[in-house]
Amino acid sequence: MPSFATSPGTRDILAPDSARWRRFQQVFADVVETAGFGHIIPPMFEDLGVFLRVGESTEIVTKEMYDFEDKGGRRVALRPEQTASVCRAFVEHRPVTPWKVWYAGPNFRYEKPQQGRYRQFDQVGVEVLGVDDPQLDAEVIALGMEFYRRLGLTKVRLSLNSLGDSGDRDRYASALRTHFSSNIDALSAESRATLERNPLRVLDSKRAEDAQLIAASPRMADHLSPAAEEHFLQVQTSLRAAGVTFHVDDRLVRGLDYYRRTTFEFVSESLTAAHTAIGGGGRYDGLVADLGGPDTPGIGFALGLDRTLLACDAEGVFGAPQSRVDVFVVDATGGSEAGVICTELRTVGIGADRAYERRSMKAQMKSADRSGAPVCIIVGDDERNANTAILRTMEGGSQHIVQRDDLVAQVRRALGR
RNA sequence: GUGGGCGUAGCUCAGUUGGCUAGAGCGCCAGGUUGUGGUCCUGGAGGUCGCGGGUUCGAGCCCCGUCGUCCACCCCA
Repeated sequence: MPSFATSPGTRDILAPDSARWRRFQQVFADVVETAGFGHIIPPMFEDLGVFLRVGESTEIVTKEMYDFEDKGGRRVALRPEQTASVCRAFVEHRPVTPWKVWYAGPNFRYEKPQQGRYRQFDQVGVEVLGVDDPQLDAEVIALGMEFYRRLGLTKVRLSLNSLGDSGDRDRYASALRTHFSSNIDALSAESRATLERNPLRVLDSKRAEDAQLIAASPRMADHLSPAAEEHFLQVQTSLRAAGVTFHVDDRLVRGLDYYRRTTFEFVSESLTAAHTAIGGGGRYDGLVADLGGPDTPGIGFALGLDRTLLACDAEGVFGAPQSRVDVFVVDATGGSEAGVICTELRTVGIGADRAYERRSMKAQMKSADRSGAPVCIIVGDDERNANTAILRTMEGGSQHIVQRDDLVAQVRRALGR
């Protein structure tokens, strides 16, 4: 029994999965940097106040924050998401707008772990600050869809909605409160609790007993100001122009309090578990101001790495790449030859590995086989004395003797380089 | 935070109504093959049966607690 294991909701990502993660982030970086986004690496913990702006009605803030007092008496928290950090960075550095950034990294929420939900979970995302153009909304959304396409995912649906500006949102919230309150008996106990915190989120209830009341509830579309409605329509127009298919879901309410106007969610149709939302985002026009900056519009999205990979598994795409060395060196003379040869090969960029502890040739050959190297080099006393080496092609098992001086060149040839 | 399933070898799992020294497959190590992997054969190492208590002549099995894990709810990515 090991004395220690990972804490609940955390885990080690081992090879080859770790290589898959790395590639995932690399593909994302390629997509968004091509679109002019710069990389930002915010700290993993910040002043607690930064994250309180995410929303006092959300459990992310009220119950799930990893917050603590540091040795200097500062109240800090591990970031539960990165949008607030990006906005704080914007206020701190005042970059020229539009400020387009992307990020990748872990976030922390104290939740009960389950499928696709961890206490430390990775997201990739983008944020754009300082632009109020609906064409940008469409471009950001299209970027997300393009990323999924690059992964090979085909069954990702885009849900779109507008929550209106903050006045609209507040009026809609009170209309919902009135609606649900006057039919409180028909509402599930859980949804009654949700109603207290945030009426919008009642629309998210998946409980069957709530379905009827939700269907009869007021529509967001009826509460949009003319300006917000115009913005929403232009977003849709731009999306169509970009060839992005979507469907308007006016029951789509996002979890965080700061969302205004455009909201969207990427839903995998290949996932059957509860967590079909593999990414989401929207506008958060008041957030920068909330953090003490100038009135600045913002929009962005975050994609869950685990869930997206789950969707990849379900669609059978973007598998874990197998990593292997090019050459495995078998040394029957004691091991020092293997050391020299490996160094020679690695110096010129050829991946090489070897065995240790003077293991038998048979054991070394097994290791060579396991390493996946297409080529192996064998050196015994005879070869060493004759200044030669054996070059063996693992698949098929043909081999021939080469001059020691010519070894690297011969390996290159065998590898087809 | 609520509810349910499951914790036996590195991994996947058997283990009967409680009853010999707790098993299999895969993996690992060694030998068969005194210089050669993948197939095959033989052997070996590896377990405080998650942990703590209880019931019993006797507990992997039953009871209580606890921790972990998985799933669902909640919440959300």
